[in-house]
Amino acid sequence: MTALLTDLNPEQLEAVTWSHQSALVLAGAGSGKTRVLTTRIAYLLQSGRTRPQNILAVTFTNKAAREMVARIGAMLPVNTRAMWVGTFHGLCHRVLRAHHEDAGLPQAFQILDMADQLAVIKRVLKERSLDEKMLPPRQLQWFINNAKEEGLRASQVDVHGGFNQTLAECYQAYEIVSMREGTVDFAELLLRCYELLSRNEILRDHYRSRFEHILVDEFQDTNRLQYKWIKLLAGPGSQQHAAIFAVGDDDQSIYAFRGAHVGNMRDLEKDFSVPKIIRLEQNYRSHGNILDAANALIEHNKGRLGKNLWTAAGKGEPVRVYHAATDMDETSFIIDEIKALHADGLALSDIALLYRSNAQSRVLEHGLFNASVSYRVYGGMRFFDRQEVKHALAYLRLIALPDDDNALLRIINFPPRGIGARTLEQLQDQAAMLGTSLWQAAFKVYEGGKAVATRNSQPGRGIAGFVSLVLSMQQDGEGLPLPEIIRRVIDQSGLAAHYQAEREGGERLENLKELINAATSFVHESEDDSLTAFLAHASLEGGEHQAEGYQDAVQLMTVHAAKGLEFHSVFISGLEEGLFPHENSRNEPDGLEEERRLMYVAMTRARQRLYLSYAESRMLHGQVRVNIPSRFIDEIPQDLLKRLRSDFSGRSFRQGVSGTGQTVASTINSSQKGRSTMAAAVGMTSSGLNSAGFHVGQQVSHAKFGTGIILNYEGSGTDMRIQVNFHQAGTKWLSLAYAKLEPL
DNA sequence: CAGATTCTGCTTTTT
DNA sequence: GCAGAATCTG
Repeated sequence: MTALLTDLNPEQLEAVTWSHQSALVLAGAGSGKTRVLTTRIAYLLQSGRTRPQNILAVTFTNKAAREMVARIGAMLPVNTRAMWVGTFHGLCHRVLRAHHEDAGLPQAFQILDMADQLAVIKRVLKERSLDEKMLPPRQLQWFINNAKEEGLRASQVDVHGGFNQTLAECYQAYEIVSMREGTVDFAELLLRCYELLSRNEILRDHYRSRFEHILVDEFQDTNRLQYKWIKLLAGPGSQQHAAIFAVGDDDQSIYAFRGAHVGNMRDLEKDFSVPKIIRLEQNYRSHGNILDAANALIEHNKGRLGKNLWTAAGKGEPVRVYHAATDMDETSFIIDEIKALHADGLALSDIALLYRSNAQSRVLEHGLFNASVSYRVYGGMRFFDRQEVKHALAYLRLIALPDDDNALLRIINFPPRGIGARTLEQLQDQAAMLGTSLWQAAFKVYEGGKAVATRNSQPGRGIAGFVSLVLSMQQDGEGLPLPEIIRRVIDQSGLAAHYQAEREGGERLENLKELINAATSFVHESEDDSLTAFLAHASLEGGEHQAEGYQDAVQLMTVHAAKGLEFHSVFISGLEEGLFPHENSRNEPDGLEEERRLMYVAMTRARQRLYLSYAESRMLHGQVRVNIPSRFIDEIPQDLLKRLRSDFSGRSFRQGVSGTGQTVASTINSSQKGRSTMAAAVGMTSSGLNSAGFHVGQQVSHAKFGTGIILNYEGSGTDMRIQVNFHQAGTKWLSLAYAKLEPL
């Protein structure tokens, strides 16, 4: 016991040994959050306060769940299998599988990922002949998921105004389709489970008496439905109620755009009568200057629960700020610094290159590639999202549940077997008339075809060919081990032959083989080795980017993807108004504050060295854009910063980079040559507006909108319009003839 | 019906 | 600048 608790600081110890009912732990970045969570569980078990089967621990990612189990297992010789540790979705799925009948679902119900869901939505819109221009499928998807995350069914959505009416009707239609096809989207997993438990008292009591302790990781990221779900399971105020142990950080809430509700922290305090918030403020990761800078930045947000990170380590190096002429200039600066750091013995994998949006990675990748610096980009296409893998999975889904129209539509004509738009339309009409799934309708065609040999009855082609293919797959697979089923499906479907014939098909074939391997390891590791279980695994846990063998490489990722990670040196690039903070955040309530939290998360990833950089002009969407530095740089106390700048303007502000010393500065100098041409190119762009007395990149002021910077122009003479990025009012197009603009 | 070509429109994302 | 969708041609 004592061994478990040594080395904890007083606040961590208080959290781990908390003896009141429920607890809310405000855990700052790098404050040992995961350690507290896992040690808490180990403490509860070792002291005999509870047993593994009475513990429920919820996370957001499978990775976090696995890590938690592994760490507890390393601390205690305990049966971790008896604990319920998983993601919200994984746990809800588990409940729904166990009680699918009570939940009104078929035994082999299938899970739709975001892409699958979008495909269903597009079908619903088409069926209702709604123009995709009038009602973008993504908007309807957003509407449905939002409603579900608020716990609302189509009939419960507050409808005011005609447009909402249409959306609600489509939501209703989508629900009917999902029911008929036996499919469940991500939000539905949660809502279904919530409804099941609130309606079914016996089940609810069963789970309530089972789980004595419910621990929640990343609590600031929970949405309203997830909170309601926790509350329902915990049952505060009821006879048997669980103790909640929630760990989170309101300053690191960066997922409001997908429904996360930070207000849940305050609600938890109230609903579970939490006597006080435990604050973990000692940071074990970063040096003082980095923390001071991050603290100062986040101070600009209102309504925080409040917290100030501190460290026992020294101040360390200043935060470096690089002012670049162009995105190319920014890139070469970053690469030079990386090379210097690496030359000084730092592993490339301990360097992170962060950006606000994925589009920014291209220039960086290009530069790194040309400089032969190995790098790894996070967040690309995931294995189970690959076209060929999805195709194979679609065949497998039809074996498990042929009524899944979505799966059927994906592969009814892939590889091509002569079923075109025309035939498909007829089939869809048929299905609509009979009120059945497409599979049922196709089966009728097949039966009819058997009786009367029809024209398009070449073996293996047409509807009949497709139906007999799926039927034989269903029959042949009976009783075979899962990897063998998959191997046969890839072969018999014609996918293997199709990709074999394709020039670029080699990699796809490899991925299909990899799918068989994935099934083989799944069968070894999972208790349930059924096809249905594997398909659920592919939807819920297949998203993880597998570690493609360790190699020393610079880590490239978005700021969102960097959450929870740490590196010796961190570069945050593209710190420009419009990019970071992103211009779209202006229209959203509290959008700017979320951007600031994002910046806070980015900064607190760095242990020893932090670089911030911005460029005066950058290529975006195939157009050169001129930007002003991000306000976030101004929000950091200037004495914590060390300003660096390239010599593009003829003035050299650089006096060499301190810290690791000479190498860095000299590398910069040698690579700066040849960049002045770039600066000249920008200058030429700027001359474009000279006839009107203004130029791109110039600071101007407007009576109503305040000050800003000229981004772009179009037209000429009296028709000339110019685009100005105003510091306060955002980006606007103004007619030069009417707008009274003053040069600054 | 299938492959080739033009057109459009762009945050962040795990489950 | 690039990917996915819509549209065109053999």
